[in-house]
Amino acid sequence: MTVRTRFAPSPTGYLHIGGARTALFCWLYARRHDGTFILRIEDTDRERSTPEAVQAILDGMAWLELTPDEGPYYQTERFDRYKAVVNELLDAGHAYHCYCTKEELEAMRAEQMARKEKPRYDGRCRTRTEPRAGVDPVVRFKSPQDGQTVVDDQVRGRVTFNNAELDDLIIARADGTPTYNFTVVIDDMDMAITHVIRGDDHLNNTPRQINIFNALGATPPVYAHLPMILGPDGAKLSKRHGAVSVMQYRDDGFLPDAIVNYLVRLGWAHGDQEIFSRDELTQLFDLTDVNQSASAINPEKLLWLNQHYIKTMDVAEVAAELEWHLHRIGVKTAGGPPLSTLVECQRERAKTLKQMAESSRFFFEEPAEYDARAARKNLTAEARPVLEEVQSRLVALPEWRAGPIHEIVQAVAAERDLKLGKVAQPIRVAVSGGTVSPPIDATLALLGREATLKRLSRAMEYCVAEADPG
RNA sequence: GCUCCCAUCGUCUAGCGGUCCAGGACGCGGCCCUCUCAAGGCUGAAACACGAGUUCGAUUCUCGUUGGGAGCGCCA
Repeated sequence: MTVRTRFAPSPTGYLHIGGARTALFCWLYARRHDGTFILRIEDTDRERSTPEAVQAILDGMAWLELTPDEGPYYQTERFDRYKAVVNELLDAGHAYHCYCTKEELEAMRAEQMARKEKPRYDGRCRTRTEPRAGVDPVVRFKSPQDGQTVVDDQVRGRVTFNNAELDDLIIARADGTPTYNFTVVIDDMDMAITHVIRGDDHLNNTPRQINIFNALGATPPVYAHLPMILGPDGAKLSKRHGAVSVMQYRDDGFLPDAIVNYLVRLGWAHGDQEIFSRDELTQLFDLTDVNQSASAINPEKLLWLNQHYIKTMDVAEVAAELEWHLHRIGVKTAGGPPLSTLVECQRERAKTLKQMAESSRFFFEEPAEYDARAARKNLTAEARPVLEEVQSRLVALPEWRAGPIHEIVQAVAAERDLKLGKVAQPIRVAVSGGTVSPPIDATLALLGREATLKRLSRAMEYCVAEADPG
């Protein structure tokens, strides 16, 4: 039997980090077993589902390269099928019409709470034979009242529920539309899902779903419930700290491979290994290695992983990403240094592509002004003759390459009995506007002779102005 | 309130009765390297929630306590 997994989000918002992790595990499990990964959009709640949210989910999955093999299927396109099964259940006596009003149900719950009982429907309409005037009935599933239902969960182990805890859930609303716990079962059955991998929050729904499978004479799939992902502070994920769209991570300069690698290590481990390629993951991933406790997001570790991928990925690929980010912050890359060379210089000093783009801006645009502290410290009267000397030698340099440039900087320092920093830092501030850049020889080589000489001149003028203000 | 789940360094985790005075990673401290910032190398501090069992022996098994979380909708 071939493995079939599904990711079944409801399109009420963007794809957040928790959903992405669920999708990733479903995808990995399918890949690992040469199975099929299915995307199903659970949009039965027409009030809250939006086409924008569907698109956001599709975009997020595409960015992370979690491509479904089938789907997306939409539950709203399957209403006829659900209706037919509701009728089957009704005919077979596994479901019944319930004429209780919302007020009635509320009162029932309130009473039960007052008695410190678990609120649940008491089944009073099971025996009702006559319709009640003026009330559109819902359809309830006749849940077994005694015995136990066992969920043999792949990550949780055997979890046993007393059927007495389960009440008769509504499977079709008064307007005839089906509800979640019912549509999930029909879809998982029709789509021949073999493994349901989903968030922990569904564990309590599982026995109900199994009972519906049983009533339908179908075999339930294997279940695996994943632990929750918490915010960095250990509290539930919320918009304030991390329940952001995965697309936000792209905008912030993260690489999809870094996100995937980070996410897979939340709740899953393979010995001491931290870095996994996608190929490795599809070879190694297994449900038995998924752990059972919730885990908090650690932004520092994500940053570290992101930098790791920036440092080790193919230069051309990183360059393409960098270009996207440069354009995004308004930098025109035409006429600037080659992006791949730039990446080689910058990749060890950027945790995100966004940072890299920002710290690379000066290669494309002359800095509007110097960083005040950097200029005060480095563009001094003493620095002026040094810059002058460097410039005159650079003008005469036959080959504009890092090696010869390095020799000049070193020679000037040696001749004037200065530490290298006393020469390199003023140059750095002159060309970059600040105190941080790749090694000075590489920086100048990349920047080009024309821009370098121009910026050195400007800096020398600045030195004079500062030395003799007014 | 009821039902279910969870519990190793600050965080992510390894550990599947002796190999553990508990290993790795991020972060943090120190040292080295160094033209800046990084990267890199070396190194340090840092955890088995608590209490009973079971056992010759528990981080590992059982029960309880405490602490977290989820569910209990005509939401999904």
